[in-house]
Amino acid sequence: MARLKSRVTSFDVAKLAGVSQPAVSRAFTPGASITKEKRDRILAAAKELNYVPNVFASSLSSKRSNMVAVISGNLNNPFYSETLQVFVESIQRTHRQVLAFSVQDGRDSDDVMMQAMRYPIDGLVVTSAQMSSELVKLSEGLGIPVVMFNRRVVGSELSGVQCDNFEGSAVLGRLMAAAGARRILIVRGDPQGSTSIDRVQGFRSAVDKVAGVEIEEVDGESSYSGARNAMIRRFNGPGPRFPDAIFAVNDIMAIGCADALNENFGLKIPDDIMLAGFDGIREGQRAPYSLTTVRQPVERMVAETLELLKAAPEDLKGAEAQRRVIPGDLIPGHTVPGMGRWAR
Amino acid sequence: MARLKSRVTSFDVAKLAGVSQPAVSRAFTPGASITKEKRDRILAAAKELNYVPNVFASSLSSKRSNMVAVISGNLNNPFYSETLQVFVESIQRTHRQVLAFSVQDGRDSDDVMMQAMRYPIDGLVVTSAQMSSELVKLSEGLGIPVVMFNRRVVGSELSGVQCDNFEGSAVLGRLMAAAGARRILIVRGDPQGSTSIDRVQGFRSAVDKVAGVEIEEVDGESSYSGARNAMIRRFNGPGPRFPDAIFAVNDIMAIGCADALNENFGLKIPDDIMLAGFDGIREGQRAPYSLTTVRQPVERMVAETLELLKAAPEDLKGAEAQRRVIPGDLIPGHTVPGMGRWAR
DNA sequence: CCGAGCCTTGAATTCGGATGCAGGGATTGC
DNA sequence: GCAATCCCTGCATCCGAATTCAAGGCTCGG
Repeated sequence: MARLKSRVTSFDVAKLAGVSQPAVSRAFTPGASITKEKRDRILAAAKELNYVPNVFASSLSSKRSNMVAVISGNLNNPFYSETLQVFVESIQRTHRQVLAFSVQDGRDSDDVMMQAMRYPIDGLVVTSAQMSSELVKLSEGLGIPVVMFNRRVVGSELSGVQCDNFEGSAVLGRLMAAAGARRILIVRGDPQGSTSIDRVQGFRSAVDKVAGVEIEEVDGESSYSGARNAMIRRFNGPGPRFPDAIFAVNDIMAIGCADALNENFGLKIPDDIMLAGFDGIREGQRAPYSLTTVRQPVERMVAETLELLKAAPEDLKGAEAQRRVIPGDLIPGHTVPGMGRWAR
Repeated sequence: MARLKSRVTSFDVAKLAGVSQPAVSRAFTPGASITKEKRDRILAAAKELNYVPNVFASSLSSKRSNMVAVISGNLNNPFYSETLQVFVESIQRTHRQVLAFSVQDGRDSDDVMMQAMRYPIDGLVVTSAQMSSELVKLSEGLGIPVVMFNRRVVGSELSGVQCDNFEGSAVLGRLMAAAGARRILIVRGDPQGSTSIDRVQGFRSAVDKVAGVEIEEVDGESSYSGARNAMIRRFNGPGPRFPDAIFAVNDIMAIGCADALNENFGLKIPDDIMLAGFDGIREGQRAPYSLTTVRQPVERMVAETLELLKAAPEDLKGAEAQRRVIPGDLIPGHTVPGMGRWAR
């Protein structure tokens, strides 16, 4: 473990500038009462000594940290990296810092969250994983506001922002059914994750009503390669009845499916088989895929998340947890034929 | 600004457990001298009170922060998000935390770095942007080790880890020339960035020797859309002499080129025009592209970066800055014909 | 049975700024 | 011209845990 060299302190600056230590503190505090002349002198001295206020020390006494922890899923899923980018930009813009953590989808994450809570953070955003009720209690005890991002919240204590996964998937289901899909393969993500569950249910709710529809589910492990391999296993199988439509519960899996179908089985999308995803990642919109999907309005979701984080910690106990469900945007794409007409 | 609720402190725990505050501190310090019995009692009390040690306070007195700041480029470039993922995983594995920052390629980043330096971080990794000499001085003064990742370092003070951009690009240049490329279009990234500069120079150094080669450069703005638009402008232009090969200095731009060429101009790669990129991002390796490129060995580069960070801060002044240049791996792909034979 | 040595323990102090408070100077009002 | 007011300023203290140090309890050897 690195041991930090002792830094230049506000006392050093104070001595050089011929003032007291509190004066230095005030010089760096916008709006503090200090004359411009003295402030300038102090800032000059600070610059000369390469003085930088120590955030840890100031947080300690001011009880303000300006750090937000973001627990994110694997950044190799572009949805998470796009989301993290938006979080980092937004948080940076308000002069706060991001403490970043990553957990694998569905992996045990209590450990990571414990790490995060040791910091006097202004808030905790969880974009992946669930929180155990123990951790929820802990966060309350510490007065750290938590917002679940893109996760349905189980208990009643936590706030959350999510896309309307159920309805978005239902739209896709209707679309595919109307386009003639009858043997549909659903590619699941994390079987425990609420996102995958909701999307599967939403989709099924729409197509279940349609006569003659058969549904089959496989596990795509939430990843490109997982979905790709699932396709290879499925289409190499003996089954005479191959699906005529695939719904992958996220775009990165849909892309994995598309590549496998094209490359390994020479299937054309949407002529031989139709395909839809969910998320609206950039990659899926590009020319080779032009994926039919539902876009999660990430910018808006992030903005609302940060809004919820502002819930004053002292009110935490009493405050009702807030849930915001934001509708997704259907992106027609080209992977389901005859798009647009049947949506809704 | 959130004002943190006053937390349960080690004193509270001490009182409940009937011990002194230092005892609580010791109970949470592995290897501290305390009897197992007493430690257990303290941990039980801590759990009962939902006590979590305050990292800021402990960092302040121990002068150890266990935080590493990572300044990353725009995460919408998969190279940066893949890299950040590796950094986060590696750093988390050693029980340290990542303070994440993002800056746009080529954007002014001094401000962001100043933010980072206010934390008593164990180290600073810069994967994007340059550091002004002023900041270098500051980091030295603060005793914060800095490692430039994938950036050529200008002065002599900073350590850095980078891929051999020059030689990697030269390999690609030779390859393309040998495959018959004569009118080559280079798609630049950030014109100020050392990465782009080195790659362009490396590539030119290889093809300049070949008789009859013409080279043209355009700006791709380091992004998918920048490169895509550059293609559209170029190929919509009146020029009768269109290039027969394109070298994009990074993969995300190569992908942008590929999409534009295919979709907007119906050009087949590599039959009508050949294409190469640099970085080796996952996306480029997938079926629709199968991009010929040079892969940056990110895992290894990250490992070496973290190694360099360990350079004891107190030695910083005296220590020689270290440079590590790591060869990239040629990935043959399918976007340059007749691959493999001419490499090297 | 006594002293050397080791481990545990708590009191006091430290880390580096922020802040409550009271004193002093300058400004304003009458 | 004098008092009331306001604004700076520095002193003392606080934030919460880590660490130094000296004292006390124990073990072990002779």
